Amino acid sequence: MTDPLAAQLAEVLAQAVPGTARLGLRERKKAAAIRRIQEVAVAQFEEHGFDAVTIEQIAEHAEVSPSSIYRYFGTKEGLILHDEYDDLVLDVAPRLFARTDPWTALTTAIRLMQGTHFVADQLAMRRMRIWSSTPSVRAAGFVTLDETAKALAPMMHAADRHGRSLADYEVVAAALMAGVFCALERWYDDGGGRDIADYVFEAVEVLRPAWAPAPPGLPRPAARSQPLPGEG
Amino acid sequence: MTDPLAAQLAEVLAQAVPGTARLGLRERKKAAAIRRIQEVAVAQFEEHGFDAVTIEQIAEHAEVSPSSIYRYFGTKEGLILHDEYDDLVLDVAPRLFARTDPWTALTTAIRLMQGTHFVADQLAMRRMRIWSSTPSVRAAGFVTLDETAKALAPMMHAADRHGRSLADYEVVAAALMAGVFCALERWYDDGGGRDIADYVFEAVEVLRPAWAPAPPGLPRPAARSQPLPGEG
DNA sequence: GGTTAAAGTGGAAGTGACTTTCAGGAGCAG
DNA sequence: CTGCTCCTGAAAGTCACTTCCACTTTAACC
Repeated sequence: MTDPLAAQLAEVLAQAVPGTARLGLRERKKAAAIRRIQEVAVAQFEEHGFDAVTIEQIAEHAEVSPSSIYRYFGTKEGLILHDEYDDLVLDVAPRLFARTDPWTALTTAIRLMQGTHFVADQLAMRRMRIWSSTPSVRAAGFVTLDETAKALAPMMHAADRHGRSLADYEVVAAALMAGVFCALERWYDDGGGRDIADYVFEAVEVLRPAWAPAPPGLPRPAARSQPLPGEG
Repeated sequence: MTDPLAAQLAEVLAQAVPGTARLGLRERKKAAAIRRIQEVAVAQFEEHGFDAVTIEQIAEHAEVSPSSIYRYFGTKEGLILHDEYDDLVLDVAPRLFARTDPWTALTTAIRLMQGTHFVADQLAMRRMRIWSSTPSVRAAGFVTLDETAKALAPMMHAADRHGRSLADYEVVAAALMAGVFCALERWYDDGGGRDIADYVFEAVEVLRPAWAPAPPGLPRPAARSQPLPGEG
């Protein structure tokens, strides 16, 4: 978090969503409605279970029409998967990958998310819990992971220094996203005690050999330097 | 395909499904209905598109009731994802992984599938095409890949010789399945000309360094020995 | 400040996947 | 042949999701 790029990006991330800059009344009301709906939905899902809650109930509690929910979120699963930071990350990621090697870019991104997004008791964490425990949300989530992998592959390929094909990076990106989700899931299974980013770091570390030799001068991530209990 | 284990397993695979051994009339009719329904469904999907075909239409063409389709396949996506070899593979896989190192087991399994299952113009190939091109089927397919990875991880961990944790193998297995699907997709995108198993071999090869060092004495897979056109 | 254009919201009607329940019929054992 | 079990088909119902239109609110322009 000490390098200038990370600091710059952290600044961008921090100011981006909460203030919603200066927008028209229309867009502010819309953004407020989206947040309100998602919060209501998560609360309802936590209380009664995903399948037992209907869109109509959520619409009623959030004081909007069912039509609006579908307009904003597309599907019921979208209520969990929608992330207000997504657009921002999609905007920032290419810059990150363009300036440093893929591995540093990835770990930097994870650390940034760790500071701003993956904060305990935040909505993101509650959503993640429902995500990994609800079959239909999992299914929809895999699609978004797949899309993310498809967006990631060309970025990694562009930053390639080993002469590998795009096809190779597609495999690597898909594997990476699968590993990341696997980490999130294990975080959930372990009860959410340890920091979620630790799990992600570990997963990325496992897959790194498939991808690039260990960069000699770079600082190693925190994950492997603090051995886990029960890990041989 | 020359080692005795592979030969033995190939034999098991070959005789397992087509004959359906000696079963009661009830079970044979059921199996026949399942095959008939799936064939009808695939044909209808190919002709009109997945979303444009209703379960009722399929039921009508296959001369069964819609109830039966849901009984057999669970969901509409199940009509594509259901595979009559699945139970068999689930039965054979543990034996395969128990006897050889994970990498040999995996490549052997792929070769066996290549000979019996992934044959052009066979139903499996047509299903794969619909699978990778239909969003809702893709979503459901990711869930089955995830389940497969979850079943694979303990097998690999049991055969582990590097002292790695189960958590590590969960990541590896998830990555592996993601890579395999990525390969299937690329096969589809490339028009299905080259052998599908080649793509799978390549993907597995990319991920192998994350998983185990190259075994010194083993024959290398066919994939890397025949370079691709347009690949640096 | 009033008028026009644009954008968004709510409501209603409809489709189809999926579930549950139940009655009747086909295979199986004695 | 007879009771028993298993399976299928039919029907009714729920709910996610779509489409379309009337209406309101916000923005832009004169």
